[in-house]
Amino acid sequence: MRASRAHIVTYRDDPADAEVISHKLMARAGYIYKVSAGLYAYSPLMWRVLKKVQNIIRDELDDTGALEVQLPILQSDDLWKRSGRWDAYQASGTMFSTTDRKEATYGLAPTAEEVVTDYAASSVNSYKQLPINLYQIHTKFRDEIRPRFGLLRVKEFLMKDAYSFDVDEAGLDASYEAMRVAYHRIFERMGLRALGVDADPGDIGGSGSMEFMLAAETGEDDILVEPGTGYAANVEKAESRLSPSPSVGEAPRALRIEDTPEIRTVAELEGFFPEIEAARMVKTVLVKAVHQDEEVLWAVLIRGDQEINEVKLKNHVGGLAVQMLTAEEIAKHTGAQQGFAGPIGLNEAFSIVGDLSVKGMVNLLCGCNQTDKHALDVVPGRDFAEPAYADLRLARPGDPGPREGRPLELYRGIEVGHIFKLGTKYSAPMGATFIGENGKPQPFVMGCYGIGVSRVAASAVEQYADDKGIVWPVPIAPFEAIVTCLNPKKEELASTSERVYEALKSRGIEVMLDDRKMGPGAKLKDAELLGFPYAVVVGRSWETEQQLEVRNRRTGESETLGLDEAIDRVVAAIEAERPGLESEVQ
RNA sequence: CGGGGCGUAGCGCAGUCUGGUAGCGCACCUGACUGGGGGUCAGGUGGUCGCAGGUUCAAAUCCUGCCGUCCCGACCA
Repeated sequence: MRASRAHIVTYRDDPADAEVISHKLMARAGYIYKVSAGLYAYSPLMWRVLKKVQNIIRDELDDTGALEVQLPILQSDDLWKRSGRWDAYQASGTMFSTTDRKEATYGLAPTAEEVVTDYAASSVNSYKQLPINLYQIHTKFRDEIRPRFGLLRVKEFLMKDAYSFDVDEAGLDASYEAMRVAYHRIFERMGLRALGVDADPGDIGGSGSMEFMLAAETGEDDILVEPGTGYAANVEKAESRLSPSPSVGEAPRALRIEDTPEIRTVAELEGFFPEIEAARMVKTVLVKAVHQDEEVLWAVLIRGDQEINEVKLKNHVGGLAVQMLTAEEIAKHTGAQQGFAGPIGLNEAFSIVGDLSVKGMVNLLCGCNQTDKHALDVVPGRDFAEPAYADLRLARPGDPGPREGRPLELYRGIEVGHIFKLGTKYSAPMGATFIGENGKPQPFVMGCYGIGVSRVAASAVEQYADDKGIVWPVPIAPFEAIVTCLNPKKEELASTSERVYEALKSRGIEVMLDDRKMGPGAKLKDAELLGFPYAVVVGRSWETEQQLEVRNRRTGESETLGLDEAIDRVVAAIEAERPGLESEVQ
């Protein structure tokens, strides 16, 4: 490919709306063009990158026996109502929907569990056809609250989604494990550093899931890692050990109610009662679980020095969404102002759940639903009915880890893949069954497995870019090398560039020839901005001493070599890096 | 959904406060020179100033509404 014909358009300035490095560089280098918020056009070079990402995914999935299909994006609402997911996705607003001329309603697929389950139900009749894993690489749609960060969070994106169908849990475990291994191979082959972490399945549902994260400063997910133990989890899911409250095991004292004028928060209470530390207090958080046709009130008890994990809470109380009560609602339901709620004398409309951090506490301080008063030396089970307990606590960096108690470390990551054990969450309600060995119909035991193709490309930029521009790993670079002719007007340089270019092509290298009639500085800047892993520079050193310069974009190193040696060097380096960088990275 | 910023040429911006002929840099086109870090000179193309209404002799500029876009907020008992 000649650069003069490759539709290369680069800019000197960052776009005004870009925040993160991948967005700035991909826009400056002309890889992406924003059509409107959260919607991008991919340039020819960008599409080459995306095809390479796709092909690595295809290759590895095909190796596991998975089968590629193509499913409709436009999906009728009644299919989604059969799984029960229509209401959840409409409630959270994440699904685009539209109607046809007959007023029938359709959604634009954010994922395809319903469609693929429907297909499997009709085409798989016998256990003898199982297991099967169907995947596609296709456009997905999500009505993001705030599209941002270039390709990292958009309304329309490329995603690989795979769905496994097994006869039983053991089969699912095997399918899931095969995908887990394939995912690690996929990211390794792309030359990316990915970490598998325990995760919450979110709206997709199911019994277990693992996210694949690319470490990057701009990641939107917090990951907690217990060093040396192999424990890594999304903060939404992470667990930690907790030292017991100092009150555990004390002899109960008599309940008393004290005036605490205008003292509402734990911090204020610590100031007001200097002898009582936060670990002796209990916060009462009032929320409502929003269900389709009702709202359920919950009071959540947690130790004063701890915080609630909203994802764990939502999983516990159920419903489409969990919302904090407003000050008005608190006053209405508890009879007291905000800041004084507590389990004592609480309106019976509230269901009460306690975090495990509260279990065993005695002589604790909490609210008692009277404005400007708090209760002290409260004993659960004596002063209010002992609630059910659950793990609702947010694990924090520095907390002792769950495996060996080593302090948890915080990392930021970009979620590029997610695998789920769905079980029969979709197949059972949708009536998707096969005839088992016993001759009776039974629901598929399913798993699903996603990779954000366009997000992977942007994440790769995040992970490797430097102040000069993009640095593509060889396996997903749009071209593996560029031959830069610094002065195409000079016949000697032009013809030498052609020779190098043709030689590299014939050796199987994907190479671009920069034959553009621009100044040498601009060409060198462009090559760096665009991120080609290797550059062969043909310029003055060739004229004076028949030497070419070979540059490594990632290390910045350059070597001056004769023509044949330069070609051999580039070919050898690229062939060494094609399988991915993992041997060098970790 | 709430709060705030911004919409002027393909991109980045000034001009708006204080109304009076639409500007700068980059990019692009033509030519010449230049050719190892976005080079120089000369000439040129390109804008219903987001949209709609209003005030005025006169609106990019003032007023009203709408739209778009970006940022912040949605851990607190």
